[in-house]
Amino acid sequence: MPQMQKPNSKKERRLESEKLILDAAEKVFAEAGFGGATMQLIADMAGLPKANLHYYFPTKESLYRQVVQNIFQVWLEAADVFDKAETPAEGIGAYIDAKMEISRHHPAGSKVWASEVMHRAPVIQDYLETTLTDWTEGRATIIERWIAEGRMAPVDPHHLLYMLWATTQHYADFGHQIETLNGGEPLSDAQWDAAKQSVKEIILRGIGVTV
Amino acid sequence: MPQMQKPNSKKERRLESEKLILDAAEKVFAEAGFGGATMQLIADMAGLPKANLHYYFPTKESLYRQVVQNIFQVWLEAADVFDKAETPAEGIGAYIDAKMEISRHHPAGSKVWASEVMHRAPVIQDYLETTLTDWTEGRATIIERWIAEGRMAPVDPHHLLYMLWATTQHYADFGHQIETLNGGEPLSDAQWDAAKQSVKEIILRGIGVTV
DNA sequence: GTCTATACACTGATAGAC
DNA sequence: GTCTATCAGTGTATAGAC
Repeated sequence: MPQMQKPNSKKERRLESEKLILDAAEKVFAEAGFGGATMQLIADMAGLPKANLHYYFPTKESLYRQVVQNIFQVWLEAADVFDKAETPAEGIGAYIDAKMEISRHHPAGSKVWASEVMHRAPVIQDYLETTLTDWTEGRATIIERWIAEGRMAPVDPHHLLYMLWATTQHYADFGHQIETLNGGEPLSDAQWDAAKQSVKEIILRGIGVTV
Repeated sequence: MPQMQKPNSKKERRLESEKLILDAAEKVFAEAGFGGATMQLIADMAGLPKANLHYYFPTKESLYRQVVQNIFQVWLEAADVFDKAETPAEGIGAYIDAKMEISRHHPAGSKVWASEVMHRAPVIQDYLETTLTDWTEGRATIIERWIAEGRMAPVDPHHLLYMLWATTQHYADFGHQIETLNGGEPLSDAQWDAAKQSVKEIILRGIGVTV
């Protein structure tokens, strides 16, 4: 039964091609922005003819939308650590670690997200208003509980969350600037550890948590 | 002498038109990115025919370059407060205030800068390597002196600077997200004050400075 | 200096052979 | 499902009248 040596069903091949295209698209959208990206560039990077992209994703915008949604998913999953923790040191510390890991290993996604938000979220505004709003309020409640329990200083939960997002995502979105200021070299393993450590140290001490 | 009632010399008219174009360009580049911005959109926003833009700025890129350079200038001037201060509480506190003011009143500029850096600084890489590098090292030295004098906790100066940039610019670059999470309303005067206060409080406490 | 009209290149999207 | 060839629309930039 030669047709079973590799069970490449139609569905599997479709998912494979889609992933190839989505990975290439994420990189190109991150490097050039939505307007600067071209279907030709994405096709070249994926190693496919341009027409194939339109077979899997009818329009440039539909492809872009899928890229942004995938990033949002990764981003939300990193937030799980927040809920499982009992103390702010654990929860916020682990959240910083998780988000720094994403900034390091998934910088293109972070850039696409930043670009989308900077341009007033033309395609994911509904996500901001529903999923992100719900998530934010839920986490704000947890922070308020920690404050009420005397586990941390009474800071504004929203501004604390913005600071967590800003500092961690900065290492992805402004990675090129950081690399330039690092003598043109990407951060080494030790430097990434130092970055994580610095961010956690300043923020945790900043909210009155002993490190 | 009727021709002197308004001394609109050629040079003055040129500067006026240039400013009109540059202001419009900054907004459009911020909203749409370099690739998404069109000379037509900029011309419409400036209230001029498209050809006039090419009279003052030969290419789209030269116009963009000028916009980015202007932002960098504003950005550097805000940093003066850093040097005039004797203590970290003064210097860093005033720096945060200054940068938050820019984020509030000059958000388009911040977005253009962020976009330029995210796309690997195609037009201002030389600035990053010279002016920004020099500025950063100078400020890192000041921070190290403060640490040596026992005025603040021993944190990595570079990561502290990145945190200052990240947190303050976040209020401009991700202003739309913050507005959405604020029920769709822009931050009020009181909310901006609270934001400034929160950022200063957490960071200053985070570096071991009594507020 | 200012503006209209236009040249020329490129992009997203599709038709149609295989 | 995959690819080549092509179309219609849009963008930057310029020529040339005023």
